[in-house]
Amino acid sequence: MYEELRNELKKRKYRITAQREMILKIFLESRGRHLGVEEVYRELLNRNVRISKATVYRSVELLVELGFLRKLNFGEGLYRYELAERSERESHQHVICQKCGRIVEINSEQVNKIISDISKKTGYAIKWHDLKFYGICPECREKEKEEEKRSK
Amino acid sequence: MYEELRNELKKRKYRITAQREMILKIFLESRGRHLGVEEVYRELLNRNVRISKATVYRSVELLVELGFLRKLNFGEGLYRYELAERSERESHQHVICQKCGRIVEINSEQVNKIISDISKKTGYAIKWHDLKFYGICPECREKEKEEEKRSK
DNA sequence: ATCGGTGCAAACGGTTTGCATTGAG
DNA sequence: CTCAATGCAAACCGTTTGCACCGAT
Repeated sequence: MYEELRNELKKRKYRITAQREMILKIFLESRGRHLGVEEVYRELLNRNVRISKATVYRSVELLVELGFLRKLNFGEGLYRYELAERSERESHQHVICQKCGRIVEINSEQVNKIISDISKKTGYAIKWHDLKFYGICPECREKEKEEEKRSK
Repeated sequence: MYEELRNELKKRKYRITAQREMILKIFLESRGRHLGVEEVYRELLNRNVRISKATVYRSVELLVELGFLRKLNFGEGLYRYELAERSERESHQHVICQKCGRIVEINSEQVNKIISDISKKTGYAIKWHDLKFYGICPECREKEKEEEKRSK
C-alpha cells in the first residue's frame, strides 16, 4: 500500500514524506475504524511520532484526494476518515444505532440496483455514495423491551 | 402543520413560543431547500423578525428532535436542515454533482428493498436513512466533453 | 539550490454556553 | 408567580492559515 501511495504521490507531483506514510500507516493498522483527526494525532503520540495536528489535517485531505481515504460524517461535529480499499470494488454501508451509537457495516447487493436506477432517472454519472441507515440495534431493542416490562 | 407543532410541544412539555413557530414557518415556505442556520437567520432578518442566532440553533435542534426537520450534512463544514414531511411516507435521496454542487432529489423504489435487506442482515430496526450519491450531472458531463474536444 | 511540506501559533467560523431578562403556563 | 425560553456576548472547538524553517527532489 505504501508503494501505491508513493506512486500516486509521484504521479501527481506531490512529495513523498515520512509524515504522509506514517498517517496512512495509522489507518492501515486500524482497519475498519473511523478515525477523526484527533484520534489519528493521539495514536501518533502513543507511538512517539511527533507530527503536528496541522499536518494531520493536511495529509488526510490529501489522502482523500488521492483516493486512499474516505471522508465521513456521523453528525458529531467533526469529520472521520476510513480506509478506502481501492482494490475492493465492494462498497459498504453504515448502519448506526440511534441509542448506543454502535456502527455496523454491511454490503447489500441491492446498492448496485439503486445506483443504476438513479443514473437512469437523473442522468448523473454516479461515482460514489455515502449511505447511512439509522435505527435501533438488536441489543438496544432487547433493553427497550425489558424497560417496558419493568415500567408496567 | 403549526397545529401539529403545538400539539407535539404540549405533549412533550415544551412551551409554545412565537420563535419556534416562526422558524418552522421559514422551512414551510422554503419547501425543498436545505437551509443552514445562517440562512434561516438571514431569512428572518429579511422579514424583520428579530430572533437571536442562539435561538435558531436551539430551535432547529428541537424541531429535529420532534421530527419536523432532518439534519443534513453535505461536507461543507456546517449542518443544513430540511422539512421532514411527516405524513409523506416517501423518502428521498440526494444526488450531488461533484463539479457544480447541484443537488437533485429522487425517490427510488429500490430503497425499500435495501432497507428490508439490511434489517434482515443486521437485526436493526431501521428508522430512517440518509443516502447521498455523488457524481457528475448531465450538464457538467456535457461541458467535460466539450473541453476534451477543445484540448485536442 | 529550489520550492513544496511541516510546525507553530494565531485566526477562523460554526456552534454552544452562562447568565440576566422575558414571557408562557 | 415560576421556571422554561430567549438574547447577548463570551467561550468553545474543530479546522484553516500565515509564515519561518526544514527537507525532498
